[in-house]
Amino acid sequence: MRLDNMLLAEGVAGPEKGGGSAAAAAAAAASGGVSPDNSIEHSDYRNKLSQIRQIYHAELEKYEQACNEFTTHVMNLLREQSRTRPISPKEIERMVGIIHRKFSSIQMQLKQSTCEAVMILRSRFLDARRKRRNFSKQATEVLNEYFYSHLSNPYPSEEAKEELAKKCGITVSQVSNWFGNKRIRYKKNIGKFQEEANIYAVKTAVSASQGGHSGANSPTTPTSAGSGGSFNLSGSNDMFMAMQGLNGDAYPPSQVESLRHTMGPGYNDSLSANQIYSPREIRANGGWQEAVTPSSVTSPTEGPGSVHSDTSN
DNA sequence: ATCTATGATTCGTG
DNA sequence: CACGAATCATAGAT
Repeated sequence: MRLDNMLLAEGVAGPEKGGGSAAAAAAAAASGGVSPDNSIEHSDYRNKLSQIRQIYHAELEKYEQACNEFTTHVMNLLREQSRTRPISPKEIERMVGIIHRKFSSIQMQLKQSTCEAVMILRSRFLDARRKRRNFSKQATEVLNEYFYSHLSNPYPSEEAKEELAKKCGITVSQVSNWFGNKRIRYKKNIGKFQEEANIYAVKTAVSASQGGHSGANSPTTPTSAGSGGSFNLSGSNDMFMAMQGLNGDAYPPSQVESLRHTMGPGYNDSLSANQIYSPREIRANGGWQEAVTPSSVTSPTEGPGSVHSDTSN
């Protein structure tokens, strides 16, 4: 009977269509704890679920039919026998009972295997590691924005994480994961993130200064177009970074002000930089990446990571 | 098919 | 328990 309930809850049993998916979603949310954002994944999930349901119902019907057929068959036999010997209604009843029990036990098996299938399906879906989805562009943008505008101390507080999570439509632990990954990967290969850093630095600078007019003269210098003007992306950036690495509170986004006008073509920023400052943001620290030797300084032309790379699989 | 990017997990540390 | 580091496993690009 547990199985029945379970199947019902999963939307496998019960009425054909309709509330099933809702029930499934509710069940998933309830048991999973982590509710994976509903959208593409869920539609896929529902797809498979309905497949299972279809099979289940087909089988169920088949069994029922078989059961009926068998019952009538036995009844006929009994009727025939009743000509030669007396057969009490009790006996008939008993026979029917036995048949039904047999078939219901078969049905039980069907239910069980269906349950299993659903469980497997669900675990596959809930195992985020298996079905990893990249965050949306917007989410990444928000996260990067925060990261680069707090480059000197990219450790969002719990509140900040919550806020970011809400903005990005992901969970807090996903935000934590993201920052963990970002920090270490940034540190490992600063050069690789230069462009990104510039872009986001510029963005935040712009949004920070949006109240005040910006310089009227902006020859629209695209960041990607080499010289640009203020500084280029290859050489001096590393310097810039080196400085940051060497002396912790070096260049927070403030310096970015100067390059505000290097803003490229339309990078419209939909969400203003509504930063949440963590209460324990210490800006006295010597930098979270203290021991980092900026690879670019030692060997500007060499491949940045040179020694080891992450991909050791 | 291989390579890279990236989100998640695991493990050790303080 | 949060973090860094290493690693796993998949998505997306080539």
